[in-house]
Amino acid sequence: MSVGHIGVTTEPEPSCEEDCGIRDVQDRLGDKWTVYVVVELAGGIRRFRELQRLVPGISQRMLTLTLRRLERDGLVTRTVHPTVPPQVEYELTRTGRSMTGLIKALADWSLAHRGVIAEARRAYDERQGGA
Amino acid sequence: MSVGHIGVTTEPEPSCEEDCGIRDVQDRLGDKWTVYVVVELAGGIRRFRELQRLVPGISQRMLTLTLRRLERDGLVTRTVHPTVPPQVEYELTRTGRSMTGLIKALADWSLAHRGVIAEARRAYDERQGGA
DNA sequence: CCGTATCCGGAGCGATACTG
DNA sequence: CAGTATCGCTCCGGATACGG
Repeated sequence: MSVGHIGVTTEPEPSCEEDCGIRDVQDRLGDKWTVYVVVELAGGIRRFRELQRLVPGISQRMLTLTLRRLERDGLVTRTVHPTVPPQVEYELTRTGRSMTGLIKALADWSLAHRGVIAEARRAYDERQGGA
Repeated sequence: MSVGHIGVTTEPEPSCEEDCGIRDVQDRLGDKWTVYVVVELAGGIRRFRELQRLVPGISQRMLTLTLRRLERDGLVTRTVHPTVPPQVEYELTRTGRSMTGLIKALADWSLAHRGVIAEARRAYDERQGGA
């Protein structure tokens, strides 16, 4: 298969009640780089190399994987210009752009509460490690 | 240490630009059970056993881990009643309750777009597998 | 420039057995 | 009832090397 594999594990997962289908989105949001890549793509069309510079620690492999998964979910379009050297452009689809709102909400909440969370952790860890 | 370990990997992670601290929240939202547990806790105070029944496939181990991490982040409180048999109650904190809004947004977006996403995937997979 | 193939360590999670 | 301890597997993700 391509790129190792793309993460198409055939999940049985027959439960799912009022929530359901959340898992799909959760999977994207959960993996390490998607959010950062989408944030950069929110700024407009980006090339592969460009993205790799914009997202600090990401490896070539993970950038490819992340983009492929986004493409598969219809969140990003991939346009190959048959030039030499090759040039590939990535752009958020309409659905992809609508997801940036969600990510914004995520970021806002994180920023608003990260002080409290950090303090809570510190306190918790002290209780554990100290005693 | 308790429960295997709680997931306190000392990350170097020196990057972080306009985003930053998102990782914390992303970690919670990313793991398999947190969202479902929080959804149930949004309904009010719940006991351990009760949660395990309410969240279909979760194992005792994963429920414990999930609750401990939430407790560490100051999102839930754990109250032990020294009765026999023991009785432990979990409840969302103020911060925890504010996170339910975020999860709601996540769920709404998922529901609103899962048709499109499913179709995109189907198309993508067909292009790959078919050709 | 834009990938893909491969190897590999470690985290996440499930199953199971045992304790207060 | 509410955990904890241990084992084992799977998959994610980093490093590296190679191809069009």
